[in-house]
Amino acid sequence: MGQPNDGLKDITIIDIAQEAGVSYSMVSRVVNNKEHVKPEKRERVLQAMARLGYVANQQARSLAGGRSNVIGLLVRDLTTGYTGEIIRGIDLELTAQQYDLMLYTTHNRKTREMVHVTSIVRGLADGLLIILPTQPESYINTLRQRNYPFVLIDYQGQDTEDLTVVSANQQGAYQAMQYLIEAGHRRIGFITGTLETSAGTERLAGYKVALANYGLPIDPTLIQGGDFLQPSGYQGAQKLLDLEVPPSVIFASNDVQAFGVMEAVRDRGLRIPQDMSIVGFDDIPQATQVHPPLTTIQQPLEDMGRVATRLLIQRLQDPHVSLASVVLSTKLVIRQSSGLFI
Amino acid sequence: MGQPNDGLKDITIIDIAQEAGVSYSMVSRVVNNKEHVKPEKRERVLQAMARLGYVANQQARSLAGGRSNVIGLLVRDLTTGYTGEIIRGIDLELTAQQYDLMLYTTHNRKTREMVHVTSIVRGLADGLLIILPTQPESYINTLRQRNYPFVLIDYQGQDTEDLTVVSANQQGAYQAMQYLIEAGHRRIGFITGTLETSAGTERLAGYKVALANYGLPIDPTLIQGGDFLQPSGYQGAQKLLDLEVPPSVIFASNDVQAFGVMEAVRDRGLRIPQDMSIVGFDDIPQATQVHPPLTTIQQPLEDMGRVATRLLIQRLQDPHVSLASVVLSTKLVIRQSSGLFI
DNA sequence: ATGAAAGCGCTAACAT
DNA sequence: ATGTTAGCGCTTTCAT
Repeated sequence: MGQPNDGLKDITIIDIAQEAGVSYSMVSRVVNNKEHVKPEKRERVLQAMARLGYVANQQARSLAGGRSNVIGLLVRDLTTGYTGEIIRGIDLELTAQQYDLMLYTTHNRKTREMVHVTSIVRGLADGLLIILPTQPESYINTLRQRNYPFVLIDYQGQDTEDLTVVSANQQGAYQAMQYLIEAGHRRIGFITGTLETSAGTERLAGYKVALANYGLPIDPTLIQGGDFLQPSGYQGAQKLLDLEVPPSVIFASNDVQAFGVMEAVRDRGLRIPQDMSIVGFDDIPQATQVHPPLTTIQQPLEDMGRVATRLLIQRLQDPHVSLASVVLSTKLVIRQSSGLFI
Repeated sequence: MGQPNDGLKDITIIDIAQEAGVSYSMVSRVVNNKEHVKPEKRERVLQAMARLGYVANQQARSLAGGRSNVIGLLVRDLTTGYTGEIIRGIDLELTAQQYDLMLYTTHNRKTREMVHVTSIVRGLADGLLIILPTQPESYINTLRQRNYPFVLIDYQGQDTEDLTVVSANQQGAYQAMQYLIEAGHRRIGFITGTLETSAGTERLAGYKVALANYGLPIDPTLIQGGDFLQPSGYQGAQKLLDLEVPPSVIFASNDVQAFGVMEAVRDRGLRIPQDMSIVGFDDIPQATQVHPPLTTIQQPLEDMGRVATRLLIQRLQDPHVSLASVVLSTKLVIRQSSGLFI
């Protein structure tokens, strides 16, 4: 009878085989839930595994079998809570499916994306989740050519073959605009996100379409360029406030940018929302932490992570199954940073 | 002459060996920068690698050699920016050293920590970084027994053998108290963090020691229990505001908790800082996003990540080198959420 | 249903 | 300095 693992030696299937008195390929079958195992032997093996504290060696598994049960996650940054929320969803699904998560961070340096992708593809991950990339076309081509499984989160590329999970960015922006226009606002300032991302362009499109539909002019001076980051919100807001006739509300392309807008508005001694309404996009956790709490368009971030992960795993398990991209709906959340304009 | 990789077949060292006309152990030597390779051959191999686009198979490497060049990161949660900042530091160091990062998230469910650790130890990571764990003693014992390399971030356990990177929690809290007392505050409310963490107990200790040193009484009604999360800040603040003589300032055990305090204070119609000063701890990115910006004790989060990673890698490269735990200093950052009490 | 055996791609110990 | 070879722990194919 073997001894429980004393922590000094790794238990392999060979140890289990000895302990259970079977061949080690039998153990492999049990571990992988394959058929052709007599229930009684299966039981013996299972008990031996429990007794000795067997944990499979993933590297050996993937070397031999070609799967690693690891999926990679390529993100820009983890400091805003946006990615964190998505990861919560990913994680939930991954744990349920017994996958591990490899994290690759680019920290906004574009060249690093390519480097990462190269090593990922060859490396330890069976598939890849990509959150809000900037111009991913270059390396996504590599992935496509190699037929490497990946899912894009919050990015809608040109290629309709790609698996993507996005939220309804344009409709979301439209919703916000609808609310603002019906609240009496006529001059609505907008600060764009990175226009290299589909989230950026679509939110801008929602802004423009809404104006058009309501018969309002599109005034280019009311549209300031930005990059989804806080400083761009601050600067964009400053320019809007410098206009001869400033807008009565500023719609930022995401929440983080909206925080920059809040700062700029306050620095001018204006009150929110009495003097200036502010609207964001995303509904990250901070949106309720700031004061006044931010009116914003809620993206179902956790769901996006979860759905994307499920898609990827399905693709992994059956490469031939036909899968569709998913668009999740957004929701207007009215808080105290916005009000009527009379 | 071989062809550049067309994406259909993985290039192995055997392909490189053929291409360069050497044995494949020669290739391994070049890849691993070992000695006993004639410069001219090294050059030939390097060129063949570039030509064919060779990327090493990590799994095979670690199976054969015992190292995976992956380090694991065990965290609770990624939604507050706190962890994100630390990861930025980890990442910086890791990339420089050619390591990959495996992410394990517990989402505050304690049982998951143990599960993760078991598979990590056996699994794909050479070492483990652990951020702010709750009562890690159980599974840390497993790690110690196995002599598995790990570094604790923001947790100071009992065992002085462990490698840890913390900031000066007690001194930080003391600094804040000093500032508050010298600003005229006499009744200072405190909301504790999880007292199962050293960060929690040390910050409380700093509070108490400061009071004692300044000859102020320790009033138990001014100390509310909390858990580092926002709701506990809200609730703690409510209790403090309900006192017959409420404090003039509330010192929260971290920034997130302080946001909850802000909320509660506002809900009573009190102004910050005129009616109530608020101080946090950590200086996460959100501390400047809220209004008024939060006075807090800054932890060098990115540095903590970087230092911890460096420690771990040193330990990995030379298991016998003697390494010391590191305490990084904190800094008081005075913003607009706190003021004089006259 | 079960066992034996051939790799997976690589490192490292051993020859030469 | 270079080549040969034996595993690392496992999956999978092929016998039986």
